[in-house]
Amino acid sequence: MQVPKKTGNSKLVKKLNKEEVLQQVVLHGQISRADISKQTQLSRPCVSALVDEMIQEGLLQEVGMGDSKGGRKPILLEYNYQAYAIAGAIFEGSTLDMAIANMKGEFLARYRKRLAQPANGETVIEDLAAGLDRLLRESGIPRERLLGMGVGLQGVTQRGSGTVSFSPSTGWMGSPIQQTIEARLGLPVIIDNDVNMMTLGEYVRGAGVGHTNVVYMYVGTGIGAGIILDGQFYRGSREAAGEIGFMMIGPVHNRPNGASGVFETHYSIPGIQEQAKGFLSDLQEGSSVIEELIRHAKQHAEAKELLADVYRHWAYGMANIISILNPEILILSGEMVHVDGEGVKQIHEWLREWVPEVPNLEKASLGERAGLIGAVHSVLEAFPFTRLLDKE
Amino acid sequence: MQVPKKTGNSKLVKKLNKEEVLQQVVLHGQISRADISKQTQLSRPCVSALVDEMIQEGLLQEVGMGDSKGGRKPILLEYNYQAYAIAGAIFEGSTLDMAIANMKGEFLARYRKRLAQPANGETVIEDLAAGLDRLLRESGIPRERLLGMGVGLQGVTQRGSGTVSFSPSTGWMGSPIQQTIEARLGLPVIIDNDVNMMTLGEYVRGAGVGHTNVVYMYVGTGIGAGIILDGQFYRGSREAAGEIGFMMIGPVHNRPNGASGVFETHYSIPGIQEQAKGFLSDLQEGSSVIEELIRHAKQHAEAKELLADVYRHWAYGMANIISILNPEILILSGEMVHVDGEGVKQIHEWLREWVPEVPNLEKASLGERAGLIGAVHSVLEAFPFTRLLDKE
DNA sequence: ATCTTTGTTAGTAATGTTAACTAACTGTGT
DNA sequence: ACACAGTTAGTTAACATTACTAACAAAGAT
Repeated sequence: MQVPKKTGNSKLVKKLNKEEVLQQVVLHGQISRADISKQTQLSRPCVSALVDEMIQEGLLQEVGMGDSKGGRKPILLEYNYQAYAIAGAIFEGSTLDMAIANMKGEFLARYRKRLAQPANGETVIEDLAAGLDRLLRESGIPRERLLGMGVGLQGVTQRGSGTVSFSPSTGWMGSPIQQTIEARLGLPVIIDNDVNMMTLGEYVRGAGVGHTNVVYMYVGTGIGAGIILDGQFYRGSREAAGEIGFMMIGPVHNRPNGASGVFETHYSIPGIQEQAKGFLSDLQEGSSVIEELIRHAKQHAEAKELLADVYRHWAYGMANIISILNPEILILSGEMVHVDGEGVKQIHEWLREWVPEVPNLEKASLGERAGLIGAVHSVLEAFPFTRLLDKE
Repeated sequence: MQVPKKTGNSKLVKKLNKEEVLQQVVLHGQISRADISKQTQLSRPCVSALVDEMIQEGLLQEVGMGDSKGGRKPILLEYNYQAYAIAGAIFEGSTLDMAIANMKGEFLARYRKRLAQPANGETVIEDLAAGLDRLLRESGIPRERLLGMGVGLQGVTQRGSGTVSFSPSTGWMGSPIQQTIEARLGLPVIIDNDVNMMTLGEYVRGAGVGHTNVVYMYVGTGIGAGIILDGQFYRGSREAAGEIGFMMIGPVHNRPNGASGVFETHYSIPGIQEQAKGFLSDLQEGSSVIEELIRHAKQHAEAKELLADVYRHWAYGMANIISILNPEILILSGEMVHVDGEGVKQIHEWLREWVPEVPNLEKASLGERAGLIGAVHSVLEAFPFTRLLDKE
């Protein structure tokens, strides 16, 4: 058991302070040493020393003078977002979507590839490696400046141990795949469920910005949720938190598929399609079931009825989540983003009737980029900046 | 904004290390300086210094020699549970239940009083003060050694701001009552909901010991839950987490009382009584509705049916909680402790059918003492041991 | 008598603090 | 226009605190 050694001379505090300084810089964009000192309660000499080190490390830059407030002009500091880069990868269906980003999370290059089906675990790793090479070439980032890669995929993952227990789209099964990929790429790798990655993306750059209790509700092939409580991602005791597809919502006695939950069986997209079989038969590839259903509902009573039923049961799910977690914001994603204004209004009204503390109800704002942004940030989170030079 | 000053010479690390040392002592009961050093990765001289200070402070004691393992005998250290004391108070219905405890949470004296009804806020504070005086006298603890008092009550509390917005049993309404009581008693006071206090009690001394993700489900006059995730109490963005009485479980269109949720309306004890009106009329004060219902169910079909219905809907509630939070353990409390073995087995079977990760299902193990124990620990939590001597 | 284990002492390295300094600029009175 | 006081930014130097390593003393096992 390796406990991080608080070496007597305690690097621990230094690290904390360094992170705090960096945080101030990131927060303010541009700030002087003196202002950092005021904000952090650290003495000016101390801030100076820490800043100087971080300039040496390439994390900070002096970018000119600020305006005087009646004395010497301050030297403004800026976070050097270019110091390092991060890669992200998302498997969605049969496509692999990758990007390389700076430390602000801005994409520097992007790459997409259709994978051969059915997926073969080993080939997929090679695809990942090839994609990374290409991104590095395209962006001109040298490999040494890459901090790591975040990988999101549909299926069942155990982020803690780095294993993937079920994932048809990648062909990875059991065994700690994370280490295998790390070995192949020579990089730290973080593997997580795609919904979790999207949740993280929306939390740091999308609809969730500024909130500390966020639930990201996703309805697509399945129904799931990502949960951030008091600013921390909550995963549950066996990484099964947010499996809201198993809530007891809908016709309880009708659950043909043993692997799916009751809610998911009836109110995920396949479940809805099944219910709409009579009148919603011919769907083009890539079109939205909900959009189609809304269109039909304008003319056909049975479609209108089904749509209302779907909204109502989704709202039941939200009410349960809200009762238990009292989040500040509930982010609607997946096919839910196609619900029209009227639908959202209806759902909101129901919730106001049912529960005392209705959170903000907002649609996901990052679209398909959410997952990639989250994947990139999963690495940033794991590398709280100053840990960089701990390689000693 | 007062940020805890990491004085250059950093007391912060020292405090952390001191707490770690103390934790080792508490964990092992008796332990030597050398063993603490091995466990904590702190050097032996450092441990010695910290221990000596804590002996000065009265927090630790040397209690004799241990067995030699081939060398000098170790001097065993013990946590001095008597160093300070904590008071706890619980308002339940019209009775006030108080106790004074040592730092292990062991009760040293207890006191109960029936309050005049209807409760008058100011008189109740005097009752609290009188009770505390009596407990101090009885236990022989000098007032200076009292760290604080935890107060639990039925109603709506905002622990953050120390206000009570609705509480018939104490007559406290709005306004930050916590400060008022602190001024009257001359002690730090923590005010919280009774279910939260019971949750904390079971977490630290009852069924929840050893788990980090715990949900405490309470069915009584209302239905509520206390939630501990990753070892932290989770309260929600407006302290409304765990209001599971508002889940959409049961007959959705039948909610006569606007203030209660759907689940609570039908499946709390008053709700069940309402449903059982036909055959469960004459209940003595203090007897258990569930016990009576179980007795009736052995002979009468309608009682049997209702009981099964109650169990089933409680199980729905559990399934929803489990789907969202994936806790390690679900503690059943309130009237749920009267469910017999068969009932628990039935519920467990349902859950195994419905959700993938069924947690331990355990009845609350502390009985009516849970709330008081929790109240006492709420103070201990707020006083992480070594903060004691920070009064400088 | 030698080896082990526990606990302490002495000297050192790391970190951050305060006090005092230099640098650089604003504003005011003449 | 210009000197000078006042203000703000950043640095230097001396000091305090903390925990470390190395060496030693104490006490017991073999």
